[in-house]
Amino acid sequence: MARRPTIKDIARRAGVSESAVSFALNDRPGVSKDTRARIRRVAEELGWQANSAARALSGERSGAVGLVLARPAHTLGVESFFLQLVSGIQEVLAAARTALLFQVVEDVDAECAVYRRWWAERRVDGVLVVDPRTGDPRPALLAELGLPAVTIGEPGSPAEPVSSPVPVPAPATVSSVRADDAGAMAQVLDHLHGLGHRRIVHIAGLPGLAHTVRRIESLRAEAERRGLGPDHVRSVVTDYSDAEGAAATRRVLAEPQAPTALVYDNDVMAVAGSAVAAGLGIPVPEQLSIVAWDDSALCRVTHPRLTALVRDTAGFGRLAAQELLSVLAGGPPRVRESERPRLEPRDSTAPPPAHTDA
Amino acid sequence: MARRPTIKDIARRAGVSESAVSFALNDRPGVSKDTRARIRRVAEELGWQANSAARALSGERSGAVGLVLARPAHTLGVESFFLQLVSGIQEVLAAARTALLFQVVEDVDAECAVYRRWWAERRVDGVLVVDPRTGDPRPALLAELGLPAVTIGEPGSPAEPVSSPVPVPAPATVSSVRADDAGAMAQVLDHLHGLGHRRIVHIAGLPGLAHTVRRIESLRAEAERRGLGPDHVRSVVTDYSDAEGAAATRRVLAEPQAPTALVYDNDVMAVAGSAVAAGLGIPVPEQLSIVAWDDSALCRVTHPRLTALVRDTAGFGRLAAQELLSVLAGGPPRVRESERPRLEPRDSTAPPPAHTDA
DNA sequence: CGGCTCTACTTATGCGCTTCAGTCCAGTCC
DNA sequence: GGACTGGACTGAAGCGCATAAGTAGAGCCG
Repeated sequence: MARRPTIKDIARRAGVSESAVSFALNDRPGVSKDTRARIRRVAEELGWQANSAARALSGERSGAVGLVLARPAHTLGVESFFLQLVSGIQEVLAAARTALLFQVVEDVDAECAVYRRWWAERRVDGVLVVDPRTGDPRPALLAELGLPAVTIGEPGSPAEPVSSPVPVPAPATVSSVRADDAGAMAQVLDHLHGLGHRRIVHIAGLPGLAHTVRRIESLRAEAERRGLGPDHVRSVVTDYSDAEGAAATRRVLAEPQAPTALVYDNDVMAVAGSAVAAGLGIPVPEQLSIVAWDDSALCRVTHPRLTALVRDTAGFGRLAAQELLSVLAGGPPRVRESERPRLEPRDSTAPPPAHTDA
Repeated sequence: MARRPTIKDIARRAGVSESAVSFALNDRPGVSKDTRARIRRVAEELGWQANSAARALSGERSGAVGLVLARPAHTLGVESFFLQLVSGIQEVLAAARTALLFQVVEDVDAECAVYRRWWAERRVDGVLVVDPRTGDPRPALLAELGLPAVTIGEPGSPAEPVSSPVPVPAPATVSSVRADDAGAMAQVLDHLHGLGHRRIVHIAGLPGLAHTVRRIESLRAEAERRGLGPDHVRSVVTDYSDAEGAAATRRVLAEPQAPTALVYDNDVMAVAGSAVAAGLGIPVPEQLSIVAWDDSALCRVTHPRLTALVRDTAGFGRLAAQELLSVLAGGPPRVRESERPRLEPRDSTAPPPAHTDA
């Protein structure tokens, strides 16, 4: 239970004033090269680390950023996306000696409350915002608070509901890193259409999330480019859970003109859907092709292994953290694009059965 | 970008001194009831929140606790245990207005470095330690630093390698919450033995983790109580990944006296194992029974649905957080027991094939 | 009524750091 | 050689809060 050394201790041992120590340790001018080196050495010997509270109090940054995850408890877990993302984020933050405050809450209102509190308590220098939504109140709040932020995923339209056919880009008050959902969807459709599929259903995630809307949009556009209307290609929304994924699968497979291919917005639903098909005696991929958006161990352990859209989720996190650090360093808000996802064909996709009409 | 109010602002508006405000807002004696109420009201109006840095600096707690997860990046994800745990932890911490610092690192050495840094920087008041290990250096380090801690899961033997047949309980320098691994294992064995299984293999997790050792021990003891020796019932260790789970499954199923039941230490391996069996044409549960330790959506989406050991993971997290808060409040270190897990029989367990010998 | 205690405050100090305003001294220039 | 400059450093103030020490006034007692 040793006492933590302070700059006063260093100053005494190095025979200089406290301010000289502060200058030396913060790479500020005002100390000679020799003195700086000596002070550094003493600090090293003493194992000194700046007291984060004192640093934060004297106007400096707090050296921490925040991340809040707004999800009802029962939908937590399973999905691998999140921990991978955080792991990437940490890699970058740790290198910059920045801590991550993490909080799980039930909904977006609670999330906003957390931002307010963090801001008032001066706990964080900035935040990473996940799961951008349509009509998202968070960017406006963060702008109002002046809390630097990076949204992970491109924000949807801000205040008003989407109405104009031309999507209005959100004002760039906050930075964001975006995934190329359109390009990814094009890849998926290339694959399935190339195999001969014409009736495709996209089992999407939560309709409130911006990327869900974007994927649905992209699917429609890509389908149209290939002459496929909403009677052939469409999306249905779910809450991302295995239960709703299974239910949606059961529903669309029971329709008279059942699809020959299903695209799931996450790995859990894809696995659940594949189990439903197995239960109904529909062989995959002979009668039904399945694509999972986001790869994970899950897609590889099921039988058959699922064709999946692989993205470098940790890399996405790294990019977001870098961008936040850049904003904290005074950089301008901007939109950065992550690497394009790659479709990994496995055993769950094949040409549709021959008798299917086009 | 409003300025954050300070107690000085409150003092001015309430017509009292700053210390009166401090007394009033911290439930300290020294202000009359009326004044206290007035100060409170003003603080409310101004939306005041204590600046966490200032509070931490003046000797008070920092109002944050830490949690570090030491896992190589590629084993992250999928498993639902962790996020559930954190979600439970948060519930309790949020109510106590305590923030959670979260960090992911590669190994235990890095984890120790994080503790040292957090301590030196005075960033956290205490920490939650996950994945207790055999020969764990962390409790000793935390005791040395005087950093209050709660281990999630009972710590294994501390410094020396396990050698004495009588397990020496770790010195209670830190609190811990424990899961009843022995009781759970007894339940699993009751179930399988009751169905008639005599050859059982436990596909365990990382051998370095204390609970892995404890589960292996319990299995052996429970088997012996039923007259089953190591030729009938045994454990093999893995790294928890789907890959090693699958490999271990393939290996034990290829043996001349193949087991009729497999118990997996997590859900991912159980699903992977179940896929291996399917691939080998071994019907589950007719030829092979499978039990997963820890339930999740995974166990319910596969076909057949997996019999699993259900625990209230979020509850476990809540308990740990409560215990940490109690230690921070000056409570004595102690060991608290979480609720006994419950075995949920599903479709993956059944009596072994008739021709099997006993 | 002087001295005591108790309540309800105020004043002052300090936590560890950053930073602004000086101080001191060597060097430079006309 | 006096005025000026700039580098190296010191002193002191202040961030927002907690708290020990001090004070003023009311109440009580012998």
